[in-house]
Amino acid sequence: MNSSPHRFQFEILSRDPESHARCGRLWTAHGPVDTPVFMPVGTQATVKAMTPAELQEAGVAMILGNTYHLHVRPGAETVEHCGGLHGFMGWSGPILTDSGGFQVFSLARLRKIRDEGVEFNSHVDGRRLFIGPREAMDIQSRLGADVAMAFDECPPYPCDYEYACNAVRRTLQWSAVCAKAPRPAAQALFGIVQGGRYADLRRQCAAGLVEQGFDGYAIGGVSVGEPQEVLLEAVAATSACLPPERPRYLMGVGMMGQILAAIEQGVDMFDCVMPTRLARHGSAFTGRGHYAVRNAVWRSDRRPLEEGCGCYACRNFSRAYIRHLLNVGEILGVRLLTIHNLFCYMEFMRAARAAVAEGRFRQFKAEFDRRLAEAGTVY
RNA sequence: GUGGGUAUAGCUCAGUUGGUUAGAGCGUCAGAUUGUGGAUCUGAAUGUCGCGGGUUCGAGUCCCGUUACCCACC
Repeated sequence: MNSSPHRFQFEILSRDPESHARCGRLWTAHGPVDTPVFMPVGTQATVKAMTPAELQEAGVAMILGNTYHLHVRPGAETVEHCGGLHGFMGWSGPILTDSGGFQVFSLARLRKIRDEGVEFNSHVDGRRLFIGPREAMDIQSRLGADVAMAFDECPPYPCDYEYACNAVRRTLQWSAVCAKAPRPAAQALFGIVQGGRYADLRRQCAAGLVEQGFDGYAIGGVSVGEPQEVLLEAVAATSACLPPERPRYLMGVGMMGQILAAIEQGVDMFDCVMPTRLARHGSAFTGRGHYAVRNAVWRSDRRPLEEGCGCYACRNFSRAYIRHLLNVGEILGVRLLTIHNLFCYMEFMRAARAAVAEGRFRQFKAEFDRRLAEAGTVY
């Protein structure tokens, strides 16, 4: 299978007999990645508060970078000059870069959508910028990501049928341009399925992208404020239309329960700000949800953040100490919490992969849902 | 000992010539957070207004006494 190690490949290792869940391996220019995988978000060429060594110790295999943010600051030329994203940030593992479509629609103001791309004002200093499919591919080539994403239009929620239909049309046009654009030989390219909550648009968009031919396919346009039910329906409707031999990537998701529901539908890749952002906001994840570390009940608690956890923070520090650091605004508090949350997510994914490989995924998911349902205040 | 000042939520303090159910910030508690703005938002709980008496239709507010603390003086 691994005849040409510098070329992106996806290999399916095992399938769950009772669902669409599967275990696989992505072969990238910077090494293999076991799936289902969770990729922490490193928007601005850093997973906030973490060194690459700390990411590795937490079990992180692959991370995200962001075209939009790195284009605004410091610029793709600078990153390219400093060794590409890998050299620039000192991370030698695989990197996936988001195309910037999402940020153009979530951050930029006064944007103007044309068929060639999107003109918008920088959220940092207001200057006029433009990103279209060619620009997105050029930036991602310079960044040197292992996996690049096609430029897409991410509509808001809710959005009516006509709006979603237009977003699909434009996404397909832009994806076609991306597919033909020059890029490094070792760089994979994924297309992004849009279509809002309309199953027929999802099917149509997926079919169009498959015809164009991509290394993998992403489910986009979710985690934009829709109810969980709508999210899961979109995942089910889209995943079923995607070629089983290619990796499926659910963008921006999410909570552990949502991840399991998506794995069940055959999704292989995930990313979300949840573990890192909630860490900075003072929440610790556990196998049954998350809790506020700053709460006064933990003032004198000598237990680790999560009993039985093997992360650096839990092996060395008490809940009371980390709470203290957070309360006085010390940087270390956020760092330790981020280390723990990432470790927690990585362990969760490891357990999910094992469950799929051993053919007991449904049971694993049922146990998780039950634990979550009965979670009280005891962690 | 004398004179002056202060006392209101866990903390720091507002509180109008006496007038509805005494407020704010912080803290506490709960929630939100999804292809990252270390951001932000929402909601809740908490009062013997130091204590005792008086004046008044009505006192956190005015008067008397008292206690604690602070400052100055002796």
